[in-house]
Amino acid sequence: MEHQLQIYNTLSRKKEHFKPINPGMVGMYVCGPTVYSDVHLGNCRTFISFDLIYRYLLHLGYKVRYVRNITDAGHLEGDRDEGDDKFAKKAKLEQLEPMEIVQRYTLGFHDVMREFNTLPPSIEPTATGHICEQIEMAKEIIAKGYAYEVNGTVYFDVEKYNKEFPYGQLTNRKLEELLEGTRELGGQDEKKGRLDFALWIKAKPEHIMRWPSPWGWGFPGWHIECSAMSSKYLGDTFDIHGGGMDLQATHHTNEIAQSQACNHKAPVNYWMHTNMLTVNGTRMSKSAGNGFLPGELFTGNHPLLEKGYSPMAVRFFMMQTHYRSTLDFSNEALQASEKGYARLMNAIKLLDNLKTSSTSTSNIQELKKKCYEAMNDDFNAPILVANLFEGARIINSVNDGKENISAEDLQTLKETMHNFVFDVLGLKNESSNTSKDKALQGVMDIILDIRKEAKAKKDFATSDKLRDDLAKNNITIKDTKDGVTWSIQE
RNA sequence: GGUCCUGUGGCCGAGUGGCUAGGCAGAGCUCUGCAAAAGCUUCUACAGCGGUUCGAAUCCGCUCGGGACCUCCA
Repeated sequence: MEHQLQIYNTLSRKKEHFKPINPGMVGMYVCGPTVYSDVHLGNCRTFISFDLIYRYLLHLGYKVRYVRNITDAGHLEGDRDEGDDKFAKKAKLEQLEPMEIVQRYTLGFHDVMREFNTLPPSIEPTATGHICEQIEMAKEIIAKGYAYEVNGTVYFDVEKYNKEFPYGQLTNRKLEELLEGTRELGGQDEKKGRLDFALWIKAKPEHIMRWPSPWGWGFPGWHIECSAMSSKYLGDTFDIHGGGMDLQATHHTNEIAQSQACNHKAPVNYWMHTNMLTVNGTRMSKSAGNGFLPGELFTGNHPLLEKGYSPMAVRFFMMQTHYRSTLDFSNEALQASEKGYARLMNAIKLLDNLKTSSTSTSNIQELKKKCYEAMNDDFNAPILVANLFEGARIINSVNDGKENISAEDLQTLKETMHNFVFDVLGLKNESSNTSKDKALQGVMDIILDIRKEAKAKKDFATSDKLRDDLAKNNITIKDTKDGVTWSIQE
C-alpha cells in the first residue's frame, strides 16, 4: 500500500503521515447523532465529510472498521445535572414513549444518509444497547481512583486525573485556565470539583429511561458511551476518532480522560474534527434556530431557500470545501455547485464515446497523480474537484476534436474519473429508473421523433409548437449537435 | 474575559515564500432554421499599516472586521 496520506491531527495541530496500528487495517470511530429530533444539514455535513474519508481509505485498499454510534440515552438538557433528558422531554411533547422517539428519528437519519449516498458504517452501536459496558467502565474508573459516587451519581474527578495526565490537551488548555471559566460550586452541588462530570446519573422518580446499576437506578452520563463502545469494537487504542469541532472541547476531552483513566493508554492516535456549516456567517444549530432539514432543502420548502436542490448537488457543494473549513450556505453558492456538478456529469457521460488517436495532447498520468496528491494531503477534496474539472475540460476538447487522446490514456482517464467521482467523492447519477420514468421516456421518444421528421421537412411551425408546448409543461428541449436532449424543470 | 480559527476577484472557495487552483456569474468565439443549452478562450484578488527577505496573498508585529469553543449541540 504505497501512499503518502497525511492527516491533520488535532492532538498535534499538524498534518502527520498516517500510519495505522495494524498494517492494512484502520479502526475509525465517529460520534453519531443524538436521535431526539430530525438531523439538520449541519449534522449531515459532518457525516458526509467522514463518508469521504471512509471512502478514500477504502479506495487506498484499507480494510476499515468504521463505527458510528447512535446516541439514544441520557443526554441532559442543560449544564447542570438536573432536568429531564432530551428523549423524555421530547416524548412528553409528542405523547410518545422515549424509545418511539429514538426509533422515529433513527429511521429518519438513515433515510437522509441514504439520500446523500453515504456508505453505512460497519457497526452502528446504540448507547442503550451498551449500558452494561458503560457501567463496567464506570466501575473500573472508580476502582482506579479517578471517580467517586455521591447519592447514586458517579462523577469523574478531573483535578485528580490532571495530576497524572494532561486533561485539556485536545484544546491546548491548562486546568487552571479551564477552572477560571467555570462557576463556583453551589451549596447543593454533589461534585467535588468544578470540572467534574458525570459517568452515571441517578434517575429521578419520573425519569422513564433508567437502568439498574451498582449505584441504584439511573442512566449513563454524557460522554461514557463513546469511550465504552469505541474500546469494545476498536480496542483500547485505535487509529482515528472523528466528530464535529463542537465536540472537541468537552465531549472528546472527557472521552480521552475516561479512557486514559480506565486503561492508562491514549485511546486514539489521530483525532479529526470537521468544521461547521454556517448560514450568513453564523453556525447552523438547533438552538440558533437557523437550521433547515434535508427534506426542506430537497423540496425548497423553507424561507431561506429560493428553490430545491438535489442531494447530489448538495453533496457536491460540500465537496468543494475542505472539511476543516467552515462552509457558508447560500442559494447563490448552491446554484453554482448545481451547475458545476451537471458539467462534470455531462463530461463523464461523453467518456464512453470518445475517439482515440495514436498520441495524447494532455498528460493524463499527471492528472491522475494530482488527484491522488490532493486526497493524500489531508483529504483535500476541493483540489481534487479542480483536477476533475481539468479532466472534464480534456474530455470535452477531445469530443470536439480539438485535442487527442491515446487508447491507453483514455482508459486511465476513465478509471480516474470514475474512481474519484463515484467511489471517492460518493457522487452518483440521479436519473431514476421507475416504471413511470421509463414510460415518460417512451412518450418523449415518440414526440421527439415526430419533431425530428417535421424538422427534416423544414416544417418549423410544427417543431416549434412541440417545443413550446412541452416548455409550458416544464419540459425543456435542447437541440445539440449530437441529438436532442430533454429535461424536466423542478 | 480566556483558548483558537479566520479575512482571497461580483459570489463560493483552494493555495502557506518565487511558477498567480477550480466552480458560478461576466465578456468573446464556435455550433445552430430559430431558441435554448453546451463547448472553447478570457478579464477582475489576496482587509489595512509596518517589518523580515533578492522576492510575500503566503513569515513576523500592530490595527480593524468575522467566527467557533469555554453550557446541550455534527
